[in-house]
Amino acid sequence: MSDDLRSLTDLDRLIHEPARLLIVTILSTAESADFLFLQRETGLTKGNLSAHLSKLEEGGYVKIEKTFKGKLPLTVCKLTASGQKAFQGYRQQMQAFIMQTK
Amino acid sequence: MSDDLRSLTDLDRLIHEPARLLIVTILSTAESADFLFLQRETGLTKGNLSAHLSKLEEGGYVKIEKTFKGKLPLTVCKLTASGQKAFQGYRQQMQAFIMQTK
DNA sequence: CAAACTAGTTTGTGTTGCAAACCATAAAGT
DNA sequence: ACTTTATGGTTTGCAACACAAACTAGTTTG
Repeated sequence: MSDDLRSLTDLDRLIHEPARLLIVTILSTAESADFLFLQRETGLTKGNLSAHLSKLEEGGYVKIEKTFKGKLPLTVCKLTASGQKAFQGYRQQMQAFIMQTK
Repeated sequence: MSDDLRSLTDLDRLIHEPARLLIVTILSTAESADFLFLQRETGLTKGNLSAHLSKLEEGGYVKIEKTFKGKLPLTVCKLTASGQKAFQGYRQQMQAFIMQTK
């Protein structure tokens, strides 16, 4: 079997998880996004979104900055360089998979 | 945001799991494959392969037939119609994702 | 007949994804 | 003033999962 296919087993799980793939995809086009924006766009619960963002942050894929908008908390997220690279890598791996199957 | 992207969150987890995606991909081209062949091709441990095949069987994506080759057990697996359909659906969803991102 | 091999399955464990409950602050109602 | 209600999240509890190691049942080899 082709190595491209076998490489499926080492897909980056941090990105492969659908909820995070969605988050990262949005961030890849948005330059930066706040928590509530991400929640609306993804449809995730706050709890889930918070947990996934924390994982992405731990992995170094997302930078999270907590500030205030007026008097309310504001959490702003953006993809790091490493996050962008990981996303592109994932995308390419998936593209290879698509092209090798039928 | 586009519905195609948001639909990432309802990717079929049974197929999305990399080890199973690999198994299903192999089965989608192989008509039928025995346990040891799958193990060689996927590089999974026996335990893992066994567990993933059981899940695919429970989900109705794979039919498993246990027979003998001479005196040794022989486990033959094949994708069901439902499994093929699920695989195609997954592939199309991923293709849509690839095409919508950059 | 004992050791080693074959073809798997079951068990144990740490990790995860998810929703529900919670928390701190701020605005609104009475 | 003071008690709800809303805002913007985080923490907790739990079932499900992925994985490797241990086990099982039968077979061949020495």
